[in-house]
Amino acid sequence: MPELVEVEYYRRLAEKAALGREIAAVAAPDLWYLKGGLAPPDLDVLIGCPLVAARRRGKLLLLDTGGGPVLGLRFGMSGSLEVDGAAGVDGLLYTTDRRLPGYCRFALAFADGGHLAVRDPRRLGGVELDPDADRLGPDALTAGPAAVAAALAGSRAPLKARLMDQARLAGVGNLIADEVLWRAGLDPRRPAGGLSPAETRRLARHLGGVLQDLLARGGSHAGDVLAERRPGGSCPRDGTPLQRGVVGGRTTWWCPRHQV
DNA sequence: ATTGTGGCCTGCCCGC
DNA sequence: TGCGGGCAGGCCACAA
Repeated sequence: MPELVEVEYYRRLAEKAALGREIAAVAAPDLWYLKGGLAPPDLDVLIGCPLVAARRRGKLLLLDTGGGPVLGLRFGMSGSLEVDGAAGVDGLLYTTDRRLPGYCRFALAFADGGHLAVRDPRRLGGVELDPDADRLGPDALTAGPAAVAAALAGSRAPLKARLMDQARLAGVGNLIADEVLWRAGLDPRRPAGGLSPAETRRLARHLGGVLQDLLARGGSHAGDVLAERRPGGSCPRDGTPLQRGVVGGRTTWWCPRHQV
């Protein structure tokens, strides 16, 4: 599913293939997909505007237009971005590989004849104009130890829940959270504010390491622990059977031996 | 304010 | 063989 890593690939695709192109038409075949009170006629303001920048904050993709609003794209767990029919990511988890025309939830047609499209079988993503990106915390990819410490400070919520709180730290989803905590050797159920300074630094270091690794390896599905994230799976580090539970409302797998 | 829960949505997979 | 239920999770509304 798209977490920060996949959305970063989408951003790079848009940056490489869509910038400078003028929007000639907007297709919004799924009204459910329009968020923030957006209605199809509102999208007409995009027509005639070029795309001038592709930014990302957490899992939110922001496409700047010249003279028009910012186009905000969210991908839920099954959304993907395509430019001129080429997908930004292949092989998303928890969705289908089929690419039916009906999965197209939103599209820009460019004046040069090409197009940018959002495909989302499960319809959990959405499109917004001028989204309030400041509702999100600092981006996890560039968050240093101080930012991680600030995101956790004073909280009695489970560590994992706080890591995935997009208002505190933007971009970490369920799979990345499990991978980071596994590498850092931290129990996901621990109170977020209860980490020692050394543990917080370790967590921040592994957060950066995991994101860099996953970007290099091709996606959030490429974590070390992911292959064992299944019934009967065992810890890749010490062989202990992984424990499964629900933490922060999400299915969570962790090593009961070295994650303490 | 903080934290927890349930629902949205669809496709897949299991067991009957 | 078909069918129903459970599950996946990003995000939001709502409750305590």
